[in-house]
Amino acid sequence: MVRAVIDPRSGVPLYRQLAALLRARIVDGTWAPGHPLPAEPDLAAEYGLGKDTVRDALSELRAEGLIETRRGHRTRVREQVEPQLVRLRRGERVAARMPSPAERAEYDLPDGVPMLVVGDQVYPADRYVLVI
Amino acid sequence: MVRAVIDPRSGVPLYRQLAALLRARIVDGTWAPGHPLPAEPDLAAEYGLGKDTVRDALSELRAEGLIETRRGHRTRVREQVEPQLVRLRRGERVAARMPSPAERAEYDLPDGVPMLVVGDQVYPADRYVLVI
DNA sequence: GTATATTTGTACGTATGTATA
DNA sequence: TTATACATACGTACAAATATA
Repeated sequence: MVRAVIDPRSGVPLYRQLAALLRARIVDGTWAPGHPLPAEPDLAAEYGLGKDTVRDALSELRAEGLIETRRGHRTRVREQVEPQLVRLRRGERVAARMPSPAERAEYDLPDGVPMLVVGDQVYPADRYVLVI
Repeated sequence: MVRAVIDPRSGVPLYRQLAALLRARIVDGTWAPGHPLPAEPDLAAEYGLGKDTVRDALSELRAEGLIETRRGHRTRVREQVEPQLVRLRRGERVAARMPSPAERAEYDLPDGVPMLVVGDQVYPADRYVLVI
């Protein structure tokens, strides 16, 4: 019996169904950080989907910060780095937002990485944690 | 003399050039929060671009948290809400990351809104600021 | 209240470019 | 050099949600 992992009649967009399948393998550890995902044409062939549908699924995972895609490279599960601690002082306020293009270039940030904002200072959230 | 705002020979992807044009109008206040952007077909016609190129540009601005798109509605500059203050306690650590699909559904979050993480607690960054 | 038009979303296709292996 | 992989950019068609006449 073939298990239909992607169901066109479910009402859920195909790219979201594919994203859910891939996300599950990342969050449950089947694909550890650094592990390569199947190439886009392979995913399209395996699930009988068009190229754009596969790319939409990967785009969603990239925006969630789960994967990293680079031209010429295989798509991989994003690696985690040991966060650097930054001590906060009394009265300071902490916000978070997505980086501007200038900040993304300055810190070489992939998609899906927010910035921690403390006053005038900004810290890429993939490498900093604030402590009181 | 016509000023060529989008230059196919510049080497910069067309969708990024369009995103930069639209972003400039948002960050300089020409288009205030809540202001509608031109409809996608209008942007395509105005700049002589294909539909996908326009959508790629809007997707980038959406991921930055600058705009909000909804089917059937006009795309608009994202509204800001007065942030609610949450007081931190000594020893607590603050991180930020993108929300999971479950968190996005729970808080009805648009694209481009990170989560502030304090221990087991999570706070949508578009409506919370942490204070020491 | 219904029908129509508008608007964004989904899904497919093709071709070519750029970076890397 | 050649092949592989992701990126950009064009096209089409239809679906779904909303706004308008």
